[in-house]
Amino acid sequence: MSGRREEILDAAVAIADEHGVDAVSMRALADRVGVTPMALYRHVKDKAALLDGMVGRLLIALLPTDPVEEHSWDERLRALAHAARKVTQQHPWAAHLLFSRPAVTPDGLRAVDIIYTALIEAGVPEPQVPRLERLISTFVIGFAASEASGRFAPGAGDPRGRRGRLDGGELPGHEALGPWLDLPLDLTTEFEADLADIARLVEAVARREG
Amino acid sequence: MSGRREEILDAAVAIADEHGVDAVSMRALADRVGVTPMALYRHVKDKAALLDGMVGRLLIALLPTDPVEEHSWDERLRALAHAARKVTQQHPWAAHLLFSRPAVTPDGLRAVDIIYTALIEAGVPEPQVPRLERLISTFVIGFAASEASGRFAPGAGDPRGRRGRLDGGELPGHEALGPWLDLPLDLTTEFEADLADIARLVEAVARREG
DNA sequence: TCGTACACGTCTACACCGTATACGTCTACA
DNA sequence: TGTAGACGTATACGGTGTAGACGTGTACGA
Repeated sequence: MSGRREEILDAAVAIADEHGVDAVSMRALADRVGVTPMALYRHVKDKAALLDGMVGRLLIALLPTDPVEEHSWDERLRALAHAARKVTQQHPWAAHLLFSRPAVTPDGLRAVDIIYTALIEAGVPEPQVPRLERLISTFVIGFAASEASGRFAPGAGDPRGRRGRLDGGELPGHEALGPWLDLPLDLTTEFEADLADIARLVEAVARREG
Repeated sequence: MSGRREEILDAAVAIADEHGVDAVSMRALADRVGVTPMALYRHVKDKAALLDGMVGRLLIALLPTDPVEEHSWDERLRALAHAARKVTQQHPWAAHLLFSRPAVTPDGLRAVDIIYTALIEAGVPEPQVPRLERLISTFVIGFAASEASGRFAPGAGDPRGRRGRLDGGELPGHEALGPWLDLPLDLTTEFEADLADIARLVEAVARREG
């Protein structure tokens, strides 16, 4: 009822945004809220629940603000996907938590429902809808998490460095692709292309027996 | 050179398998190896590097054992995907680490190369290959991580519970799907269906301008 | 008006964590 | 024989999450 819990969660989110999620300790959070560490336990079961709650606060941003009916199903899907990516860009620490904490909050459920209705409208046979929802959300969260945690980062996966280290015919694929691996990658347009491909995948499923 | 480091990493993996990754502390690991905690630092830079090394040990299992040439590109892709899922089923704690620790180890690179060559063979235009590699690996790792950390688990996302809690027209998608949401889900066949859809996606890209 | 719940916060304490620093010891090789 | 390096130990510091016992205010029914 009281907004005290939300106040605490938002303070925790602020700490994570400013100093990384590792800086969110019960002591640091208590300091920020102006209270003793143990006082936090009145509002949050334990540290794991605190992290859950923090993610929950972010899920609010996933939901569309304008009425849904005005857009086509693939526009709604794209909007949701971009909203998810935006959240993890603004709160990179949250990306991998999205995997462990399923969408059980009301806001999370509403996001899932957006995908369900979009897929139904696209003509996907109903038995296939839950599977495709999982496929799509898995990819979107995975992309966001990869981006946020540096799996795509040039520094980490730098192609130049990669091929330098080991290849003497050992990595024929890398060798064949040569220059294409050195291109700087624009993750926004890549994300767009991926979403377009997935939309086509949805249409193909709908066509198969729709 | 010495196998001491591998011995330590394997001990750490064993602890994680038995008691969860949180149980892998420098002290517990040292105990297991029969040594003082600080001795570990001769073989491992710090705890983060220890986790990296543990993941590295697991990546070995991703590579195919039998010669590659005998299988078609989509069979090779499927084999790799299944190997990845198997690893995270046997070592659930490792799933989300795959996102943060990019494939910079030799074994990781070889796995990426398998995808590259498969896509080239499928007829994907070369500029598109790296993008599709990321799309595929992102989905596969995402699926594995979701499964391993319970995002798909009935307990957490139980549809019955979900719909019970909030819907009064609030979740039209859930309502429309009704019974389909109550089906027990077989993640193995779902994974198969997903991979088949993605293979079709690859073929579509190859067809577009191949 | 009093009594009593109850929400909220504090204080103290414990067991555990990663790791910096300094010190031994054993082996190999010039 | 001396010396360098690999390997392990001992001690210590500052941090962590949280259990348990204890206060304090405010609201409400008798």
